[in-house]
Formats: sequence, C-alpha cells, structure tokens
Amino acid sequence: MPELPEVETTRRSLVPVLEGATINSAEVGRTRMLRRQPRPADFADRMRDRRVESLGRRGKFLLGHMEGDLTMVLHLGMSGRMQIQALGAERPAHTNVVLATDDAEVWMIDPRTFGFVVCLTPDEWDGSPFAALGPDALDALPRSPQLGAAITKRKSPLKSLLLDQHLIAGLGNIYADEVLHRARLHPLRLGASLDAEEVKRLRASIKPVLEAGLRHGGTTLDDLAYLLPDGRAGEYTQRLRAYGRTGQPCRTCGTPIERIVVTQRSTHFCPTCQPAD
DNA sequence: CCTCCATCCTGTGGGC
DNA sequence: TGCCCACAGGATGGAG
Repeated sequence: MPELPEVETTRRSLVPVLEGATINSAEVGRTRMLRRQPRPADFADRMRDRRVESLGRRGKFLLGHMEGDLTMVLHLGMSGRMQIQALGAERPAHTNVVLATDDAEVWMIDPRTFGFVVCLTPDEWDGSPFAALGPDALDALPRSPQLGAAITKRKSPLKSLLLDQHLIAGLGNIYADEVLHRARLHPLRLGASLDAEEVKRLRASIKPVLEAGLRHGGTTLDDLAYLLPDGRAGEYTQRLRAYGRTGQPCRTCGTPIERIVVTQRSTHFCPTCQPAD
C-alpha cells in the first residue's frame, strides 16, 4: 500500500508534531512490530525522553533522527498508516505503536503487522539491511548512465527490478506499473535487454509519476486501508493509467489493459503502448 | 552475487 | 445470510 508518495505524504504530516518534540513514551502493543529490533526491550527505553531532531525518509522507510545519534526506522508494510491524535484519545483496533509527546499522540495502525519500528545505534544501523537501501527514487535518482549500468547487468524482468529496493528505493507495485506504462516498456522486458534510449525513457518516467502521486495525496484503493494521517483518502487513484485497470481502455490508445503476474505480484500494462519486444 | 520462492499477518470481496 | 477461498499497497531469508 504505502509507497513513496504515501510515505512522503505521511512524513510531511508528521513533521510538525515530531520534529523538535521529545518522546515521553513509546508503547508497542504488538511485540511482532519490534522483530527487527536486535533486543526488542531496547526500543521503548531508547525512545523515552529523547528528542526527535528531524524526520526523514529513504524510499518507503521513515527515518527519525534522534538525539544521541540514534535512528528510529519505521516502515508501514502493506497495511500500516499513521494518525495524529489528542493525548488519551481512544485507540482503534490494531493501534500497534503509540508515540506520545507533550502535545499529541502519533499512532501506527497496522492490521497485518508487516510494518515494524526500531531504534538503532550507529553500529546497529551500519550492520542493518537499511544501510544497504538503494538511492531514493525521488531525491537521489541516479543519472541515466549509472542507472543503466545497474539495470543492464540484471537478467530479471523490469517489473522486478523496479521493486528491488537495493536498486532504487521507493517504488512499489502500483507505481512500478505506472512508471513502466509511462516509459512504454513491457514489464517482462529483461533489464539486460534495454538500450540506452530505453534506459533514459525509464529513468525519465520515475519522478513525474511519483510527483504526480505526491501532488494528489497518494493512492487509496477500494478497501480504504490507506488513508492520509488526517483521514482523507488519496486522490491519485482516479489518475492511475495501468494499476488495477484490467480490461479498461488504455488512456493513451484505448486498448484494454492486461493483467499478468510477475514474480508473484499482479502487474498491469497496455499491450499496445508497451510491446513485448 | 543473482534469482526465485515461501512466509509473515488480517481484512475484504466475490462466488456459491 | 453464511461460508470459504483468493487476493491485497512489502520485505526478508534461505535455497539453488
């Protein structure tokens, strides 16, 4: 659900509440949410009475830069969303993490618990998978030659490559399909098969798609699992060109959008605009 | 190192 | 109406 535009929208809404604030308490209702914390009990202890210096993001990971060189890493997984609430407000089911400041509570609501939260020392960070994340798709997108070098040595389908957070961080299943549609590249094309012009087209499609998603508050699908922290639904949903539009006419050429499965993920494309070869 | 695959969960919607 | 199954925005670790 939450991909880069949704996570960035979430980050922006949390900044006024968290940046500069001190965490008075950090409650974790489901210990599973702490499975990436080397010693789960450390989380609440490290967060308590510590100031949040800034709230950043890399790909789909929210990064709280905490006083004392600690880093809070928060990932929303498939079904996570954040809410800002008054102190003491009644918590709905699946409110798995609550950070309390002097002025407000920040809730992480995550029914499927694929999300997680940790607070790491610099050494723990260095040894963690988070340190190996690729460059952010919006803020640090590699130039075309570098991106091309990374892509053309891979034999995987483009769809899988765009979802590989080590290559570029931030795209998920929805926006990967949107990027490929905009780039007019078939999702099953292998990375190694791209020529320089196609790499350029692919690269040039990434930021416009993410920025459009961001501009419209992200994507909320039918089940409303994703909502902005203020409770609004994302409005990019109506603008999707490929994802979830199986059988509906391509907005460019009218051909019905097709759905296939690529490495276990549903994948949508226009067979005319995105030819297989 | 790369690629594929199962797995972790709960909720929802469709088909019968 | 109720039941069961398929499916869902993601990341990871192990096998080959």
